[in-house]
Amino acid sequence: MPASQAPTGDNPTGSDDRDKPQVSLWERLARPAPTPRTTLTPHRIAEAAVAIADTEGLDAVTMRRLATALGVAPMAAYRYVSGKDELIELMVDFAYGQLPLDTPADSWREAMHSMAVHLRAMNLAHPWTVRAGAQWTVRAATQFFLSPNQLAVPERAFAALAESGLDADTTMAVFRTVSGYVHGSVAAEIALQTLRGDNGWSDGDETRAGLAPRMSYLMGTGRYPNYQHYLHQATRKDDPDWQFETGLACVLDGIAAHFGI
Amino acid sequence: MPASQAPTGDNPTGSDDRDKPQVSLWERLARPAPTPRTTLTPHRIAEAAVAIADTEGLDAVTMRRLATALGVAPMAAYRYVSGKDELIELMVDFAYGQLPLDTPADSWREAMHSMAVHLRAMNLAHPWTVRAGAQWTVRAATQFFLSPNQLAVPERAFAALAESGLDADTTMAVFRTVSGYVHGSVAAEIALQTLRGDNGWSDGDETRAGLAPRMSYLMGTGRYPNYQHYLHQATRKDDPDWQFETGLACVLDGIAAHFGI
DNA sequence: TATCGGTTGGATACAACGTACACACGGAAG
DNA sequence: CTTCCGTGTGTACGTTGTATCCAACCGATA
Repeated sequence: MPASQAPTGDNPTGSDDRDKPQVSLWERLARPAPTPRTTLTPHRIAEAAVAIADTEGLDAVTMRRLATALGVAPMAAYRYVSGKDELIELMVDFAYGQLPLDTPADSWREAMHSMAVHLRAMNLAHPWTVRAGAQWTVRAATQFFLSPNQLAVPERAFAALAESGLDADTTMAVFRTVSGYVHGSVAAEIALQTLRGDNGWSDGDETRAGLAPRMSYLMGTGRYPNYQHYLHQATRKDDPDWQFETGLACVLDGIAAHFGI
Repeated sequence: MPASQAPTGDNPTGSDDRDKPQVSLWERLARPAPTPRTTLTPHRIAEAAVAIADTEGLDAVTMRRLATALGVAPMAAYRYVSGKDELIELMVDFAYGQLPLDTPADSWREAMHSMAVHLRAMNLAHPWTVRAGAQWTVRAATQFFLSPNQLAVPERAFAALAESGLDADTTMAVFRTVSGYVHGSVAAEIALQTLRGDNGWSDGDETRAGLAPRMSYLMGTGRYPNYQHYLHQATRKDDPDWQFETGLACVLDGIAAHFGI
């Protein structure tokens, strides 16, 4: 490894990887464990953590809770992940691993639409992925797609866009635009979904009823006449599928028009 | 203020708002303090917290650190905010309050473009707003625009869209699409910016150099040929302004085409 | 079979966090 | 002057992530 010189030198006593492990989570995990002790494994850790996050929310994923679920001591998982950052990274990659690999598409538009729909479905199935990307930005970095299963997303997108004959910058712009829209709109959708779930509101009317005391004050200020009017007039407020697909259609129409494909 | 009746009555002993305050942060803060003790005020609290978040990051905003900055005891701010959730809510609204109020626009497209640009600028100036919305989803709820200054964003957008003659659902879809794209793409931009800042990487080349050990393993697996190819070919990788504007142009083009406006 | 080195999981401990609770101060009202 | 209530203080508790040391275990070797 002649590439980068070690910045800080090595330390004599304890752990070597002080500042940064330098070798990433995925590279380290790829080398087979010299002694295959089957009790704990990265896959089992990720699986258990994801199960907790799916059922009890991301806040319930503490190192102790995870250890209890795995039937081991609180510090056991630290043999596989350097800290909670890497645990989140593992979880996010696990979630992205559930995306379908084969999405045959006849056109770039169909491929982008499929990618968007599947990303949304995955995010809705694991709502914590949106939070995770924002909370542990440095390592997890959902937006970067820097883990194996996350990288597979732009890889497939670029492959599908290749036949359109766009240059590299435009290709990446298309991907970024679509994934940006998906990420933003799904984040909003999940925020509303989480708000409902935390307060036990089942449908839209119940949500508006629960939000009423908050809203009535704000609307009473008279600062938001247009907002109030449109909110009253709208009939598809509670149709997130329509909202997502409508916006996505706009985005894809715009890409087609803007780049002439 | 005869507007809304008090839901829970008044409290005899200590704090009555056990389960939910029922009266929102904004309504509570609007009633003038009976005894104007000038040492602490919601605005001062928000200002100090935002200053800490801007300079040292959102993680540095702890109740103790905030109290130190304000020159008061750790628990002092709890007289104004019920917990850290509401502190974040206060901070986010403070940041949205810096958005320009007057954005004269000759067309809906110009108005939407202006909104997008200003939202991005505000988010880049206060990168923690993106995290805050995801982390404290229940109350802060950046995506909901449920605080005074946040609500002003859709209010202005709806006002600008009114002349286009779209129905309520379509108007809201347009707003949601644009704000969704902005939120998603800015989140990605900020994630990259944060990654750079935390590692002290100044430009794009330095970032790629720092990411090299991580990337070289992933690329070495041979699973991402298209990704590798396009990343190598692209020349505007380090031009976030171009990326944002290009995607935004697509979104606005798509809205115009899809709804015929 | 007995020994050994490296890996795995356990036990303990600590600093920092959010925040509940009871108290002290100080101006306004009577 | 007395009373009262809103405001800031002090103390303390439970929970979190995780550093550190230690014991148990595996397969290979002698």
